[in-house]
Parts: sequence; structure tokens; C-alpha cells
Amino acid sequence: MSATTESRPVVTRFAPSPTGFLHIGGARTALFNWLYARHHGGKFLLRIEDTDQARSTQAAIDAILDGMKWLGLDWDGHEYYQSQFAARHAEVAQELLARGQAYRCYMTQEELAEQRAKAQAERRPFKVNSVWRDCSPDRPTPDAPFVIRLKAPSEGETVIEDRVQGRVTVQNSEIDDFILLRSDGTPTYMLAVVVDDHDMGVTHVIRGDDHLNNAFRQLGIVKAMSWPEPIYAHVPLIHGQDGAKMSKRHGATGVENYRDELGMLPEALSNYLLRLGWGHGDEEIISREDAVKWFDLDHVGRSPSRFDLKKLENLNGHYIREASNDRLAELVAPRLDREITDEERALLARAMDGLKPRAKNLDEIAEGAAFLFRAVPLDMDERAAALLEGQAPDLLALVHAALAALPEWTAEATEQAVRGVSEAADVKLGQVAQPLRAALTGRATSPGIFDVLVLLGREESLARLADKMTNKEQ
RNA sequence: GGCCCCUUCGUCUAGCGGUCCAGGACGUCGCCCUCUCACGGCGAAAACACGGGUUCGAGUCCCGUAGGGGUCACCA
Repeated sequence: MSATTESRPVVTRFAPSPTGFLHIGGARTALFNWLYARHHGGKFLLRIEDTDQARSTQAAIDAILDGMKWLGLDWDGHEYYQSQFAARHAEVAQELLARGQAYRCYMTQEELAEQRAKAQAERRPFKVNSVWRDCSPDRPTPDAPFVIRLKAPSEGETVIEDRVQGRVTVQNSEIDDFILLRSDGTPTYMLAVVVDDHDMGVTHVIRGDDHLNNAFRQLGIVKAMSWPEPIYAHVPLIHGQDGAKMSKRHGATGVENYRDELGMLPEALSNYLLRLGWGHGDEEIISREDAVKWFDLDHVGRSPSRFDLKKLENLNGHYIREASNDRLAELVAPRLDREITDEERALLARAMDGLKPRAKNLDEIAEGAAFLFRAVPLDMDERAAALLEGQAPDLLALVHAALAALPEWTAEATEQAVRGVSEAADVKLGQVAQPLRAALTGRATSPGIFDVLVLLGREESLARLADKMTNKEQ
């Protein structure tokens, strides 16, 4: 444990490579980093690892920034772009060379392939063995391309006191002389992260545990440069339902999928991600404020957890019920099958109290709200059509008459009228209410029917009713 | 395959040697509420991977086995 790092103010970072959208797993490590920094009153930095120019795209960068903003993960200062520090990375490689901690390696691809094949033939793990590592300084250097490799210690062991994984020890003989600077002079990821983390003053490296093995290599650079060691925390990855690392075949893997296709609220995804692999007693619904107050690395579990859409949906339903009607109307409007006017949007907001408790995502709200924006004659789904068979049209005629005679159009008044009809006809309320629901909404389920009546208004309600009832005049 | 890590209800987890015949949540199944579907309320079934130790005592500590995962590039 490095005392020097421990005593510095906390600086964490999220360092995604912009080769795609913001991955759900990335979002969680970003959240953990953000939470840790905020909890300790430190800084949370964002660094785009775009050194792989061929695979990095501006669209991906935008998607990542967008996703983080959506989740409310604000970073301190401007975002850093790793590609801009290439010169500095090369400089450090030179410094390592000067310190005798690295060496120029002129091995060719062929020689490398040869070693690799030999290792495979002898059924032993491959580890590069360069003649250039310990050659005398006066050995003639070929006029050929070379890479700079770290002169990794070959004896002893390296220990990392990981804040999540605990003490992890690896024999130095397992760590090879990996490349720092490629033959074209560009830095490898291994060099770049270490240099950037150091230069940015990062104290805590919180990332996916797929990087745990890399940490030992990276620590080699840190030590060779005599820099303070960062505190590592490798959090387990998120797995799919089958227990394997979350990937495309598991369906939605980008946070934008959850926002756009699945209609999730950011606070729901955030709450879910937080509880995935971390817990605080029996708390399930955790506000951002409490999350900042309670988050710690000690309670991050060490085993990978499986993604459970059902639980996310449940959480989403909870947050939908808590969200304001205006906000929901705003979010649902674009999901309707046609554009709506401002007036209709106000109607949508008014209907929200009845819609909210019936939905687990924004599309379900849109589906439930669809009846508000349809016109006579309404299309009936199968179950609604069934409700309009038999005596239903006759009962609806009675309902129509009772409602038309009403002096005021309120939920209480309409309820009284409809109950009156059911009593007069000596049938249960449901016998009347269900056909009424079908006639009014075209569906067999909807918000409370008297609320629907009020939402639609007298004129529209009566018109929809008239369309489905027995016409006594004929 | 080498190395590293992991293992409590189907899933996410609480548990940091005795208060655990293991608690909460999602999901599932009942019941209640009820104009439908939800919401809400009440209740049920459901787990310490296995085997050895250590200890007066182990879900909690150690070792092994099995299973799972991660990683082994001039990608990040």
C-alpha cells in the first residue's frame, strides 16, 4: 500500500476507448469511479483512449459522452484525449531507456513467430525472450526497425493490494518484456495508461477486472519510473444470463439501448447498476445522494454478477411512478405513433397518474396512452371486440343515456351514473364497465374507467359510446 | 493449456466465528383490494457447491476437489 498515494486527495478516472457506444459494463465502472470521487470530495476525470486511430470514431466519442451525461456522471474539467499525449509517452519510453529499465529490441516478426511456435510445440507458455535485453552496449545495432520493451524483473514476485480483489500475487517470471513503444514510434496502451494516469494525478484506478493481469505489467512501468503507485480496485465484470461476459449476443449492451429501445429512466439504470455487485444492507432503492454518502469499495463483491432485466424493469417501474407527469409526457410523446399538439401533450400529462402505475417502461406508457389520441371509429383489439358481444351494446345504450343526462362531468358523477345502470339492469358493475372500457379505449385494459371518461371529455366519450351501442332509433 | 480471480435462494445481495433451523429485493405461486390491467398490502416455496481440517463453536478462517469467470497481441 502506497502511503504517498493514500494521503493525496482522491482522483479517479474513466477511460473508455471510443470504438463503440457506452457499454453497460463501462457505465458501471464509470459510476463506481464517479461515486468514489464524489464520496471523498475528490475529482473524477474522463479520458478518451483514442490511440487506436483506425478504430476510434467521433460518433463513438459522442455516444459515450452522451451516455454519461444521461446517467448524470459529470466529469471534472475537460475530457482528455490520449492521442494528444503521444509525444509524452515516447518521452517516458526514452527516459526508461536512459534509466536502463527498457531496451531497444530488434527482433523481427519472424523470430517472434518462431519462438511462439517453439513454445507451443514444447507445450509451455510463450514468453518473449529477446537477445537484445541484456546484450552488451557495444553490440552492433542493425539498421532496422525496433520496438522499445520494458526490462521486466525476472525474479521475485509482484504484489498488488487490490481494494476489491484483496492481495494478489504474481511471480515476476510470469511477466514478460512487453512493448512500450511500437516500431512506428507510437505508444502501446500499456505505456499510455500508466503515463496518463500519473500525469493526471490519478490516485485510484477503478476498472473492470479484465485488467487485473495488466495491472502487474503496468505496475512494472510505475516502479521503473519511481512514480507513486496508484491504488487499484478491479471490479468484476457484468455477465449475461448464461454467466458469460456480457456481449452483443446477450441483447442490449449499450446504455443507449436501455434509454432508446427499452425506455428506461437514467435513475433506474443507475440504481440497478449500483446494486449489481455492491450492497448496503437491505437497501434497494437508493437515491443518488445516498449513493454518494454510502458508496465504498469494501462492499464491492468479488464475483461477477448476472444482468437481470426483470429487476431493472421493476426498478424502472418504481422510478416511473416517482417521476413527474410533465417529464413523463415529454419522454413519452416521441414514442406515440403520431405527433401530438401541445394541447394533446397536456392531456397526456393529465392521464399520467392513471398510466404510470401500469408501466415498467416508457413504451408501455405510450401503449397505454394510445387510446387518448385515436378517433371514432376506434379499432378494437380481439379482447375488446369480445367484450362488445351479446348484451353489451344494449347496456351501452343505457349508459349513453345516463351519461348524456349528467349535469356535470366528473369521475364521481359518471361513476354514479354507470353504477345506476348496472343496478337497474341487475348486472355486476363489471358487466357494464368492461364493455364501456372497450368502447372508449378499444382495449380490455386501461386506467380506471371513470378517469378515462373524464380524460376524454363528455363529447368524445359520448361519441365513442354511440359508435358501439345499439341504436334505439333504428 | 499457463497464470489470476470467484462460488449464500432461479437472479441481485445481507452476513465481516456464536444473536443464522441464514435476512432483504426481483422473479414465481397463493390471498386481499378491485370496473380491467397494474399499483399497493399480506403470505408461501426457494440458498450457505462438495470434501477435509482449525475451533468449545464455521455461511463466516485454512487446504483440497469440482464448477464458473478473466487473461495470455507492435488492440485497448
